[in-house]
Amino acid sequence: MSVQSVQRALTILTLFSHRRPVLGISELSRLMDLPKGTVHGITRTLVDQGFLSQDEQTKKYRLGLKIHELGIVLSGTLELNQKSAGPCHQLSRRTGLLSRIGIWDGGSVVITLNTHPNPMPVLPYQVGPRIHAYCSAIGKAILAFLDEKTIRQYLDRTRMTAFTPHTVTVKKKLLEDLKATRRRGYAIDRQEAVQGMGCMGAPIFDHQGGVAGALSLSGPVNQVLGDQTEELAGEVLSTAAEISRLFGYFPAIMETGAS
Amino acid sequence: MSVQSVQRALTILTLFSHRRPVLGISELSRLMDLPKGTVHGITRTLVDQGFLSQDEQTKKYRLGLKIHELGIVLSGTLELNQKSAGPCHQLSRRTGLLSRIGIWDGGSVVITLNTHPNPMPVLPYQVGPRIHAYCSAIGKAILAFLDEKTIRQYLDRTRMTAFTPHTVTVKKKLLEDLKATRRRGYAIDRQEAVQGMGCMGAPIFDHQGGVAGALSLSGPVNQVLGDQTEELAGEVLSTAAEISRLFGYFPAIMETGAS
DNA sequence: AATATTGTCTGTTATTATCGAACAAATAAA
DNA sequence: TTTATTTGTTCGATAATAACAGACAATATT
Repeated sequence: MSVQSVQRALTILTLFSHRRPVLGISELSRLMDLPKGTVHGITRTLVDQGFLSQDEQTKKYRLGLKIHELGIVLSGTLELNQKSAGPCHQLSRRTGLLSRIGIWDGGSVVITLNTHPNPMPVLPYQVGPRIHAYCSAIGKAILAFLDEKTIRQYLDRTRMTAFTPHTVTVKKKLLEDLKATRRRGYAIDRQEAVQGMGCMGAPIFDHQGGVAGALSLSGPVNQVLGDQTEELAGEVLSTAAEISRLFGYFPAIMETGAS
Repeated sequence: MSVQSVQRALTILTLFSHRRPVLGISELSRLMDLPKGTVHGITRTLVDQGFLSQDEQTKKYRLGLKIHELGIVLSGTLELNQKSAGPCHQLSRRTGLLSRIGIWDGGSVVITLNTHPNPMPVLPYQVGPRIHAYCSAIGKAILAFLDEKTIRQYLDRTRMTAFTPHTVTVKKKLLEDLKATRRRGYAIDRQEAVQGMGCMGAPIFDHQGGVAGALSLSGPVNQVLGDQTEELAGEVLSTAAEISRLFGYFPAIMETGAS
């Protein structure tokens, strides 16, 4: 079935995180529950190919530049990113707010693109790659338009913890929120993830009408969800629709004549 | 020594490029010169762990989001990026030009950060991750301050091809350029990589005085290398020095008294 | 100075991944 | 449509391969 050593190698890579950027052999062998010799062989191969780099002095390991390269290849070839780049930028320029694109992947959201209204000293992605679906506009915008089975699965498997006093942690309330999201066409995040930050997010559909991802606009709460909420919502919705159109999605108008 | 299957798995990953974002099993087995069964086992493992994703319809493979995640972990934890982000941004805002940070890695340069003066519809990295050292300001800025042995190795192993009429393809001329770079403290790229684009780059040193990377400023030739060249050079040099200082590098003033 | 922990290496064993052929499904050609 | 080719996938036998444990020196800690 699955190749053991490769599996182990990949697991080793995923042990490196923002919180734990450098790891030594002993630490790895402890985490993996494998003999040092075994881990060393794999690690060596990863270093040889540039997926890990080893500090010459401390002998410890960190992620290698090859990963950086591949990451760029990926984000550059992501269809969603390619189609969203232009519209997303214009949106953030018109509104003066931060706009982002996220994609659904196995129970959470991965941010794949963000554009800044003002020049900022930013690393490619600011907030971190993976965010929770239940407390983000992007997440809720996607979730709301997934099939019911997937939503149920998500609710069953997710433990909702609060990040701010405003975070919704009750499943029933989330379901209501999703319903409201479907009704109005876009999702709202009222300081649910970050204190003081408000977001609105709209889904992006592919040519089959499936959810390809979502677009969000975020900034200070009073600025995003204040007087001009409706204007902004319109902007977000039309931009998302514009991107959906690039995917070949043209919502068919079913209602004809009557009423 | 090296674990074969892991090596193969990593090679498979690197076969995916901007030019070839999707690959099938047969294609892979041809490229790897391995039986389909073998490749399939490895590919499956890569998919299971999220390093590849498989299109449900075409059954073909592309890079998975796990790689995106790891790429972000890496660039976020790169010491050079962390230290450069602020100064780099301010530089690009003051000058209105694009500024980038690059790092030396096995004979070429990897761009790890770039900041835009104006909001632009950009993917995280615009120019592509790896660039040649001999025809870029960043590359020459780094190269010039590496030890002689490494420079010689680089020259021996590199075939210099021309990208524009201005590209230097003669090794002797490159050596002279590096000498001039050392003398003036920064490197110049006069449309050597891209027609119409000019760059200047200055090295960044770590606490031991080794080259940690380089900073570059680029834009239209006449704008970068025109009247205000000297001003800009000063900006670039002082910004690079500022970052070096964050690394704990304080160039000691050796000349005392006499002459 | 003494102890503990680190990363690395070696050879032997049997686990493990490779191989090649056969499979059905999908695509391309006739 | 039918034929032919290509696709991704499965399977089981063989032998090559990677795992293992212990020993090593070097570094870090006490």
